[in-house]
Amino acid sequence: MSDISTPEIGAVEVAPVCDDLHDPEAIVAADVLAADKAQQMAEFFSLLGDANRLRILSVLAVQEVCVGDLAAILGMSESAVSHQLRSLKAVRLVGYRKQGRHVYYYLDDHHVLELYQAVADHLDEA
Amino acid sequence: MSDISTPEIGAVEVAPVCDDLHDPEAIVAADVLAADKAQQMAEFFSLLGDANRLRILSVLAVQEVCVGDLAAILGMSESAVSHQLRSLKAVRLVGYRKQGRHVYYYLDDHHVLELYQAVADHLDEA
DNA sequence: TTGATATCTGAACATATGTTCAGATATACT
DNA sequence: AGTATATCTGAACATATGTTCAGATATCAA
Repeated sequence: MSDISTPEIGAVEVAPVCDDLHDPEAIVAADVLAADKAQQMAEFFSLLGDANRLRILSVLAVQEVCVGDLAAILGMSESAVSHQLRSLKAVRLVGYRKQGRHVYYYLDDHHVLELYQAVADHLDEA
Repeated sequence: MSDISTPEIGAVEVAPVCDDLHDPEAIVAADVLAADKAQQMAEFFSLLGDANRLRILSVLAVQEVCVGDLAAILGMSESAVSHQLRSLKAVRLVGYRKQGRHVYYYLDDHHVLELYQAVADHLDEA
């Protein structure tokens, strides 16, 4: 994690290992996902990388539900649900609406349903 | 994690908290993502939930590359790259081809590029 | 065969993650 | 006011994860 500032150039000069067998890495290096963008994307994917969060989203995809009901439906503790909702809220995947002592959460980014469905289908194929 | 066998029914009977305010959870419960399917999907998303793995995929999306070159391009140790490639290989996201002492890895599941691009675009919007 | 190169492997380590628990906050009801 | 309900919060805990390190394996070259 020391000198990734210009990984493309550095990498090519330091280790031209397979140059005689294949195209120089320079061609590939230009297209390497930038470290910071990679980190952002990874954090997003990681958010979908938990079974309980996915199940929460699957419920909210149908209709808005309050915390207690979510916990009951999913068989999770209310605290665990609350913690996960906070993560989902932080990246605007869900939103909430207060009504009395209840807090109703809803799916705020329907874009994720495409990813959700794509992976669901993908796993059904194989 | 004790009685999730029939979470839909159980949940509804145990905690009919918001019934007077909203539709019974039964409506939603029928659509809840099954725990095992959720776990499968979560494991898949988790695989994309690491910056270095995403960067590896971004390179292999362009052309096949051997382990040492990947390490050089990404500024990772060869061991770390090898470990990650094993994970990616386990779910058939990448494949490999041996040539002499080199092992060339290639993207085996071009389906993921759609997810990759979708999230990349999604982050650019916001 | 000997030595160098390329990759893999598993244990050890540090960090990240998700849940539980106890308690805080906020709202509703009487 | 006091009590119950609904949700949130942060510390503690156990587990998962990714990297490093040392060494094993395999192939090539001399």
